[in-house]
Amino acid sequence: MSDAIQAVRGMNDVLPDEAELWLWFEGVVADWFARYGYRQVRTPLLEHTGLFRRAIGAVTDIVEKEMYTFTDALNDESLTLRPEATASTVRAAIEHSLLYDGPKRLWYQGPMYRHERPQKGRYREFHQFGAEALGFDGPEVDAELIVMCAALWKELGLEGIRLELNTIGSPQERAAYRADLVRHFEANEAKLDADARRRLHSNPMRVLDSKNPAVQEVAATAPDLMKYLGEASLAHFLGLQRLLKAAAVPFTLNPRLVRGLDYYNFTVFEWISDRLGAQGTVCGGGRYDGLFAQLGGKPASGVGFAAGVERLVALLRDAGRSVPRRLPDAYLVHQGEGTLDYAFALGEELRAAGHAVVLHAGGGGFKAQMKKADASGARVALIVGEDELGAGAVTLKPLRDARPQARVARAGLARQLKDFLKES
RNA sequence: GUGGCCGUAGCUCAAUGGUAGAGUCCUGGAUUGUGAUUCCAGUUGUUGUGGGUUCGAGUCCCAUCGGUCACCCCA
Repeated sequence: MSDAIQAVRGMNDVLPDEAELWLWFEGVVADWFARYGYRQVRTPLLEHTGLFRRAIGAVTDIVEKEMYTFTDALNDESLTLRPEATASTVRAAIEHSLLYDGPKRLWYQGPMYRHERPQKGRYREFHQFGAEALGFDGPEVDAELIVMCAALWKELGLEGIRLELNTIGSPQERAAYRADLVRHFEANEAKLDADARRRLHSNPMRVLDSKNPAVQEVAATAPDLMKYLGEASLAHFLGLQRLLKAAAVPFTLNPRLVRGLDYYNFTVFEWISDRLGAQGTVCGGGRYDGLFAQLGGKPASGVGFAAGVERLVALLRDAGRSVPRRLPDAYLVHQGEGTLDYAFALGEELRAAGHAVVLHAGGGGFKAQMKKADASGARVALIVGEDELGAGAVTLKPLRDARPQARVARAGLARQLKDFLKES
């Protein structure tokens, strides 16, 4: 064991028992997206480093210290494993002119990479699914994205996920606000911690959501962004709130909610569970109307969210959610000269007829094979010995009920098995 | 990246500085080709890894790797 290679830190293996839950979860998500008219895009895990620097922002934590960036030794290109998928989605939309005939609703799913210190709900390779509504200006898509999340939590049977909502205005409104905000923090600089001081000039709005009580005290008396919003921004925000109320989706306004990625404007929101410890944000998103232009495309608006699969799956498991495993219909036991070939062909016939059949492999006596048949969870054991081989038949032994075993002719076995399974 | 706690069989866990164990699982058996129950027998291991202290280390010390919790960050 000492020289066995381990998985890379912060990267997890999803083993069969848990993978079944993931598979079920992914099916629910795909179906849910389809019901809202979202279509899937699949973009590469690897992108040019510049994409994320331009989209997320060069002074954000993600870009500064969390990206898996390396130089491709074969051609000297700087490449990065995607830390999130909005940048890639917008890049693809620009590259393939996806909006040429109007706005688009898109979704994605897959692994993301951030080099952080692992802890529960935070891994270096983690999975997100997310939606991007591209080219829609009005608050109705903002509302749609939020309401559909609420519907998903309900469908998954998850409770206690609350919604926090804010607007961070347009870039112009934010610039005016930011100037006053910096003035306010500078006046109280003595009460700020080192982290807040560092951000004061690089990313002052992030100081607002500090967890440090002393910093929070200063943040509490900070200027109110709402007062800097113009008519259009306010109308958008109020329109969103009206639609959420109409849909009976409760929310809390959190004026200190900001996002860690630079491309957001107007609407920002987070879905938070208090059952996951410090990593409670299960889904986060917002509007990013400037991103297309920032990435060199024709200006277009965008709204989206990303949700963390590991965190949602953890909530599902905590809620005791398990999915029924598909067990084999039959386990093929074979012993004796020539029975393997017979059983092997029989298995293929039954699978072609739609049955789930496991052929015993790996040797072992008759008793051992019957034990495996039981452990497999199969409903019946199909026994092929030299007797059956000679008679062109198979013995069908029920494993889950008291019906007697019976010898049946090979021809028509698939139909008989089907009838047998139906009756129990 | 910073700090606290933890690391023993595939899994769940025992073992005062003095011979590493239990349950479960797995394998074989209880008369010829019949499972899940019961009974009997057997294998579980470089105590995460590498050093150190000691007559002697799973136990104490250091380093390292991994996990976990908080900070930070975010989904």
